[in-house]
Amino acid sequence: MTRNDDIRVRYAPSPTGKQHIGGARTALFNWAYARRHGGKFLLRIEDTDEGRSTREYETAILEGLAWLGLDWDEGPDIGGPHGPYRQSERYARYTEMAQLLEAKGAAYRCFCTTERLDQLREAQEKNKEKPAYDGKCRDLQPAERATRLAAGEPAVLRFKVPAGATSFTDLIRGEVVFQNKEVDDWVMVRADGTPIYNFAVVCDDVDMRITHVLRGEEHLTNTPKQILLYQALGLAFPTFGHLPLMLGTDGKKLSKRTGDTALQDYRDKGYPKKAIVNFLCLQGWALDGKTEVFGIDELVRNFDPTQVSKAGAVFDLDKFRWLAGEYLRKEPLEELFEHCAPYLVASGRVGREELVTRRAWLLQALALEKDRLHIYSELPERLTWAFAEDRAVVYSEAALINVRKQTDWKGTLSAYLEWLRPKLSDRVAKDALRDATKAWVAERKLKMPALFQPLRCALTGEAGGPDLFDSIELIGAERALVRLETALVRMA
RNA sequence: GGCCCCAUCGUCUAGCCAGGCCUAGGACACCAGGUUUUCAUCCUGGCGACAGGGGUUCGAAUCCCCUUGGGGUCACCA
Repeated sequence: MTRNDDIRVRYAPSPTGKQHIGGARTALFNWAYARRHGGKFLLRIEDTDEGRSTREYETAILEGLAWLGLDWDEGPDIGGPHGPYRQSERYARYTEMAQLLEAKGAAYRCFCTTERLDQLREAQEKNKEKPAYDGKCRDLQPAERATRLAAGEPAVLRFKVPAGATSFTDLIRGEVVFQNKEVDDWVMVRADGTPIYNFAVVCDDVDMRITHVLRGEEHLTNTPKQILLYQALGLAFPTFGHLPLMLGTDGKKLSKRTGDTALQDYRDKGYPKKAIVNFLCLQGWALDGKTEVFGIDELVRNFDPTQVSKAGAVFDLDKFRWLAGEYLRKEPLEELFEHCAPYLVASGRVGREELVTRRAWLLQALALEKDRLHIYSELPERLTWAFAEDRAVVYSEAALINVRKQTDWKGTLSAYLEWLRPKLSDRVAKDALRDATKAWVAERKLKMPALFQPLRCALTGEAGGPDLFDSIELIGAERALVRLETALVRMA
């Protein structure tokens, strides 16, 4: 592992909503980069949109990242040498920087009203011109500017984009060049004195000594604006790396239209966290091209931003579900039970106190279904048969079809029931019963399905499921007998 | 529409930067077998891609150009 104490990266979420799954990947990659090189990973809250930012979202975002297994060296909750780490607490600093830039002539006051700007944009769109600020206030005479300011006329601060071109070497994309004339004289500070994103970001990245900026590709066009600002300040800009977007099945930026977009959504659905981390790693990055299942430690040992894919990655729920199953099945039973328990309660099939009083039974049930689970929330549904009313087991169509395939299934089942009844009363052990049953079938020169299909349907109503003797053991001899007896008249 | 980015199986990707080892590898999904009392797991096999066209070169998935296609972005949001 190479060590570079100077590396400082950050993840800067905006607390205007739940943690986006794509942002979680950005955070993960930044974190891994810092950890791999012994650098620092920091968190900064970008809450300059006061109308939409809330402290609740901020707390939830931090909690979500921590849950994933990330930790940070500096942040709003723990502070650090370059704080505060909440933009809303850094306004004095932005004002200072704004004044500096204005004094340098790198920025200017603009008195244009929202109405004029709207009209301008409308006209430009009508004439099929690119919508951009026309520079009306760019060369205002100092005297006029001072007069209007003194009169209290509202004014924003715009960045004065110089002529020329701006280029940088993106860690992922290589050389990227923008002609400055394509860059608008963008607003840095609102009329009310609060900073705009592109301005605040640069101030903070400068103050926080950020060396590498790994962020989503949607920020690519912000980069020249930010670089120009560093240059106006006479500072070197950090290394940028723009991660490929995470796409929905429609090929567009992941949105609620095509699926869940929040980290919390997947957490709520019961995806194992290690599976989430692993899956996120696979979106745009590969360990070695062959290994699909690997942990966060492998990411840290191997993550290299220059190896990240350039093309967007479609979020493949099928693969995610498969990966979830891989991790779920690796969990020790007790641990898995803790993870599934909330869903059992939520389903209404198990009372909160039963989690304790019937723990042994529930654990046994979980053990039976474990192989069929992918995510925690699937357990209640999978256990429908075990919770069923014994006289009203619901027979699925698939199970019934399997039953009808067997000639004289009713005769077989009723004969088997008579044979079975005393053995259940005598509490014959599960394994012995299984062996004896197979012998019973063989003696009658029947195929196994001739008995097992009707038996399965009668006992569980389903076409698939755990071993039948394990199932009988779970629900108990008495309940099993009731199910078999009623099946003789109900199953058809 | 302007600008920017991108382009290998349906999907995630390896290979590309340092051309030959690529009759393009792995994984998910799908299909077919095997195992099983069934389902799931597991095992085996199959299907399936270098967007198109020009170059450069002895040789191109790999380098260059064009076309086409897709995406992102164009706020006193972040």
